[in-house]
Amino acid sequence: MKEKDCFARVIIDISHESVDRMFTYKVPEHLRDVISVGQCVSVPFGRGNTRRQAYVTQLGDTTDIDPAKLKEIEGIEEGEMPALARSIGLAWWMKNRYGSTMITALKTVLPVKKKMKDVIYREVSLAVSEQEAELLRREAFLKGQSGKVRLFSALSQGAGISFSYLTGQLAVSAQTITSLEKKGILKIESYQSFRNPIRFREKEPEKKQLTPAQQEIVEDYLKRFDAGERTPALLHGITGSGKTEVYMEIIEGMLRRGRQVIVLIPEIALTYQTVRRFYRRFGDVISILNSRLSAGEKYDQLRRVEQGQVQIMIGPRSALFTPFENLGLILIDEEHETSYKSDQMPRYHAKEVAQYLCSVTGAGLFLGSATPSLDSYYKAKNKEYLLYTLKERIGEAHLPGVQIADLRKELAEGNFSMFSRPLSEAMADRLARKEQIMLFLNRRGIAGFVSCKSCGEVLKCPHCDVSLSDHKDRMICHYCGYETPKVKRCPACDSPYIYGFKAGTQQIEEAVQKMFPAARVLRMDADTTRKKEDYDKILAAFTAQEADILIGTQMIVKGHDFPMVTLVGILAADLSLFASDFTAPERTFQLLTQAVGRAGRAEREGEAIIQTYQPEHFAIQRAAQQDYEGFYEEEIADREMMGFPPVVHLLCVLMTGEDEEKLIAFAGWLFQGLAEVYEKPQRPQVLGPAPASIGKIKDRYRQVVYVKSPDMQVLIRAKDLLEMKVEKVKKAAEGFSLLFDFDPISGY
DNA sequence: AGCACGCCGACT
DNA sequence: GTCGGCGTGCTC
Repeated sequence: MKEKDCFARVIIDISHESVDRMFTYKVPEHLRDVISVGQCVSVPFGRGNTRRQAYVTQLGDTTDIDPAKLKEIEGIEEGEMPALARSIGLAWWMKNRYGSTMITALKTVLPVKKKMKDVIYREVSLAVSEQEAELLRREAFLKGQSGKVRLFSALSQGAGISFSYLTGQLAVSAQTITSLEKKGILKIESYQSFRNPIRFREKEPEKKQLTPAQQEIVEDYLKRFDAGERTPALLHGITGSGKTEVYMEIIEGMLRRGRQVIVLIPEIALTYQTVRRFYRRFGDVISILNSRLSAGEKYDQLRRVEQGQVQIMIGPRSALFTPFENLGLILIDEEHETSYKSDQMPRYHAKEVAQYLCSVTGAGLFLGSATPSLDSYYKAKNKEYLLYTLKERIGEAHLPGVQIADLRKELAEGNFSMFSRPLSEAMADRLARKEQIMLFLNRRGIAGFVSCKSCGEVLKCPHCDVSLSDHKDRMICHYCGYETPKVKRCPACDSPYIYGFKAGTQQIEEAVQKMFPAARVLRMDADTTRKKEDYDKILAAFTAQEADILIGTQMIVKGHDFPMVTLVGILAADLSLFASDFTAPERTFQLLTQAVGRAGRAEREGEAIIQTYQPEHFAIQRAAQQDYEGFYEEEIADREMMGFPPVVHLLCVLMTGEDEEKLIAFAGWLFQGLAEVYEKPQRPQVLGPAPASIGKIKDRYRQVVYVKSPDMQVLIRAKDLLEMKVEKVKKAAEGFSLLFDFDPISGY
């Protein structure tokens, strides 16, 4: 009798809407035992039956399609790691939630694709007694076989020696070793070894005594966890209040309960210092995942996870997709960071994906920040999240005193330098006292544009509607890469007074050197951190006090402890306020608070000086007072009044096309009647279409529409409706592209 | 996406 | 008369 039929539903690895659906294939007899959901397979596809890769999303013994039409799966892709079935569910959820194709959602969710060659560690040891080996050594010596002599001498200590050491350092030929093995004189043992990105010597467990406040949080959270409560928790702890200690204690609690933990941190904060701290506490059960790992290292980390060797995975948002069997907790540090939102399709937010994952795995979600995002704090206030607070710095450390330096006044009084007098005086003082200084340049939202000082003309990219930025002797467009030599005269009025607006870390470095020629200066920015180790090197050098002053952009404010830093100077604090989106005050406040918090992390008193042209702005005032609560109240009132997230939700739809008029017509048609689909009480507000703030990129015009509603579900449905509408008129929509972004964090 | 099928112009 | 242009349509 014939065996039961077996069918697989697969997603083909082609990122195109028209093939972004399930296809059914027959599973041949010989693959039935090895195939599994999440497995990557190869299938014949299309008229030409070209071989394509595909992912199995379902297996079953029935199908509603005529079996005669079905083709057979050709084979399993060797070495591909089958994903947990829940990853497929997660991909579906992401596809529907954020509007991407299934295959791109799958690819972000699935573990590293390519199998890398295993690294095999082989150890050679004697299979005979040491006396016999000694005889063999002498025999080899007499025969002039120097390789064997070195081999036996090395092995005479009795211990095993690695194969690669013998063939490498000792230059013994591999042949010699294998033939001796065949004769039964040597024995070779192979182990699979994993490329481990973490190499530390020390292993003494680091465990600090918690303060009563910290202890209380840990106990409360774990008690609630054991009682089955899964409300996400938000820990608001001021800079230096010891949030990491709380994290570690809770993580330890999870490990004791036999559950695994994912720790998300912003990529930029994933440094040697952070990892070492975790390693000291937890040892080999931690692993890291980041973009700097080689493909082989990544692959091996996931193998270690599979084999249960890893209990804690630390990494940026992509670490969410670690396929743990018994996930207990997802912890998101620096929860307010914008890097938790993906800037590629699908544009997911790690917090939302984490919440979904927690709901399917029964894990808990724990967020922490010194400056929580308005969104999280709003949820905490509305009892959607549990709120924990740490108000005191630990130990002897105190919050730094903060001074605001009014740059307008400085200018009026004839100070044209980059440094206000309070700042330069404080710098001189610290240098004399051999304490360290950090200078932070807020560069968010500016790119040194080139403008004419006579007529005000700003040079723009001919393909994109943005200003060109100044780069030595050339000007480049950051959106399309267009490059052109710098002009000598203004193309509009022929004035020679046309040049770039400069305010970079390099200029600051030069100014510092000029003012304090003896000071040792380190600079950290995109230029000085080209190579992957540069970042750690600079931080290590500064920690070791090999420099007096560290100059940098946002990179330097992310959670590093420098006990000898007693002065933080913030240059151009208000630059980020010029950004045109509604999150500008929030970003500015966060950046300033974090920067100020870098000072006085140990016993020594710290001081911070904020230089600004807008000293009265509430974001700057509140940051200077380190008053989160006050900032929150003011900002949330603004958001409420203006109707911005988190009070309402926004769906941004960006449409692009080559012909401006046709694009506008298309956009108008697409949104025609959208609001009316909904019943009155739910009806969303539709704003636009309007030209995007950058009206053209790479010769494609851009139009945006914002859909606003307090209910996220309304917006998700709007996205679905729009997708369906486009789908129906396929042909007419060709040439236009559509992008959805929920609660965007940057303007379009 | 990528490939086949199909219906119109300049070539041995 | 055929070779090949790429428009159109489908893929288990």
